Amino acid sequence: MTRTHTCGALNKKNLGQKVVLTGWVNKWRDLGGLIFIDLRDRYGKVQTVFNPEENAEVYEQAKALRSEDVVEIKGTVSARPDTMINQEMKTGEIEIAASSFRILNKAKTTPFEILDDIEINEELRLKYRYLDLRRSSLQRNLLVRSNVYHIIRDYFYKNEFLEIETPILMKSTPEGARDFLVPSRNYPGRFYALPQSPQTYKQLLMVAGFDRYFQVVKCFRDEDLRRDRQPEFTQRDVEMSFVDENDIIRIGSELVQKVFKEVLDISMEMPIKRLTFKEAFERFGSDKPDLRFGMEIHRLNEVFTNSDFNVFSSVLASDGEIAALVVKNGADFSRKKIDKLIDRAKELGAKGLAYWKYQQGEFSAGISKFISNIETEQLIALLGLHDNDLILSAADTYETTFSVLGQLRLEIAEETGLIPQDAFAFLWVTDFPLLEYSEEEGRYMARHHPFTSPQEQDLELLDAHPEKVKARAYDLVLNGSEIAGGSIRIHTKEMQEKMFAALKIDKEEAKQKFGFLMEALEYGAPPHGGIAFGLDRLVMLLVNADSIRDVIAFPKTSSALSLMDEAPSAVSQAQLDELKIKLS
RNA sequence: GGUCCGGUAGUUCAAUUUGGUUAGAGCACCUGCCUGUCACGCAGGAAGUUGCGAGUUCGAGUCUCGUCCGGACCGCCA
Repeated sequence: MTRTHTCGALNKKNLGQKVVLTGWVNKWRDLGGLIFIDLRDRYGKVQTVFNPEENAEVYEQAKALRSEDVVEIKGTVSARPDTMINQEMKTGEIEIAASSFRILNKAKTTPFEILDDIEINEELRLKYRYLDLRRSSLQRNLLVRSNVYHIIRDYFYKNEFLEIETPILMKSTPEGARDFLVPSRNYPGRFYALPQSPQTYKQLLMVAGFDRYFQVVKCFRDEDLRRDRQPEFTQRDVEMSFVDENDIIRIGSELVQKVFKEVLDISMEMPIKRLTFKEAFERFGSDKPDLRFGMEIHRLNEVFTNSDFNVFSSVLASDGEIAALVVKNGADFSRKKIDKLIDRAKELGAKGLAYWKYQQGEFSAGISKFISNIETEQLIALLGLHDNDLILSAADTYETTFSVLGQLRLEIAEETGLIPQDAFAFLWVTDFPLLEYSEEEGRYMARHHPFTSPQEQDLELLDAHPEKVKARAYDLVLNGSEIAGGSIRIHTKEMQEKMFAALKIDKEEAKQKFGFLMEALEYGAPPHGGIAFGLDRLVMLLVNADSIRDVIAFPKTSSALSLMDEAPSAVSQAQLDELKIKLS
């Protein structure tokens, strides 16, 4: 059973050749006196013909062929009559005149047709994932994904990086996301954790002197799912010694440049644009702004210093922020639509959303009656207003004002078709805050992770104003998605101790959780830093998929189930006994 | 943990607004006819626990409650 060609490989150059093909029956057309079978494999499709005048017996047998049967067909490559050429097919100039065939495996009627451009319930697609994966869009997605792996490995090997695997069973470190735990049979009551990232290991590899490391690695976070979030996901992880931010940013930029050139033949503009976190947040309300469109946020504190509008004046009195978005031609929005925006703003944490319209040179509707003439003039100039604009304004804490407007900016742009679908807008965001205060925990938490180095000039602020300390951290953003993030790490024990102190992790706890890393830093740890790419998200953007599930062969549902194999599942009492686990 | 949308032949949908006869249609499937189709065509047929469980009602696919599943979002995701 050896095929001589794949289904997409044949063309006019093969005329007259005797070939053996294998594949799936994609489609069968029985014309009564003539049967056409489209044979499919992952390389393409080709039409085969069964003609009773050539071989009556084989023709009779071919009547039994049905969709998705796996067959081996022997025949001769022949030219189609001129009028029968199918321009839509790569192999449309030829067909295989079948002389014999074997059914290698008969297929039941599939739960859905293996066709492109048909809508199927995702529940069913996931249950029969192996059938869904036969469809060309998913085939293409996984092909692109494989190409990306190839490009990445090629790039790093050429640049003298070592690919080194790190453990999947590691120590649980409760900082950060919830860990997936794995019970230890040898030590009842103790658990391994699956890595949220190989962070500590790659730092130890730097201490070991492997000054350029990379890995394509699975990471696990036991948090709720989203369209672009799965509990297990793939990172392309990198770490380098004796580097600064710009070295990592250069490597990261070159890599995406190469990927986009080779996969999509898109030449990126270099260098990639950069924004500081503060700028990104105050102009776009996000630490990962989508720069495919404008509609920037404008700070309005100065305009409303003497506002008659109570909400504005009280927000300013309590050191809050007033800012606004301008929706072009938004004055047409219905009351209902505006109410929906207000509700959405509230859902996102704002107390409300003020609005007014600019029409025929003046403000109307919403809170326009509270806006003075002087304010009106300033607003027209500052916001660059045009006739029929809608102004949406939030007044709240710094954090809430910008983040709410940032989210509305995205949703309105999406809804009004403002986002060019074929554009790719890259951006490095730098100078992140090192820490952020957690109300829940009652302490500062590392925004990136606790091994991120603070910026030198901010060190003196660490005790008195920890929130003002900036980190040597950077994210790569593409079309509003964070596709990579990294930092220069702390490489001395003293600095790491200061960091833990700022996080209110006492010495005993630090030693217990990260003692091995602290100790390693004492034995000649080089300055180092790195970055990790979210590979699933990157591929998702490359193939313009709606969901991360479309670029993962076997994904989980939004409730973290695998519908095909029904994981997670119950286990036997014997298995539990062996692990000394009792279910409550 | 929360909010919202959805679940009806194998499948994609309709019937839900206003509870009322036998729950319909396209594709797929099965049978027959058909020698140039490629979304083949024509004729016929089979196909339903309306996710599941309660409740209201003379009567529930339709209304109510619970529950399961899918999806989006909020929280969460160092």
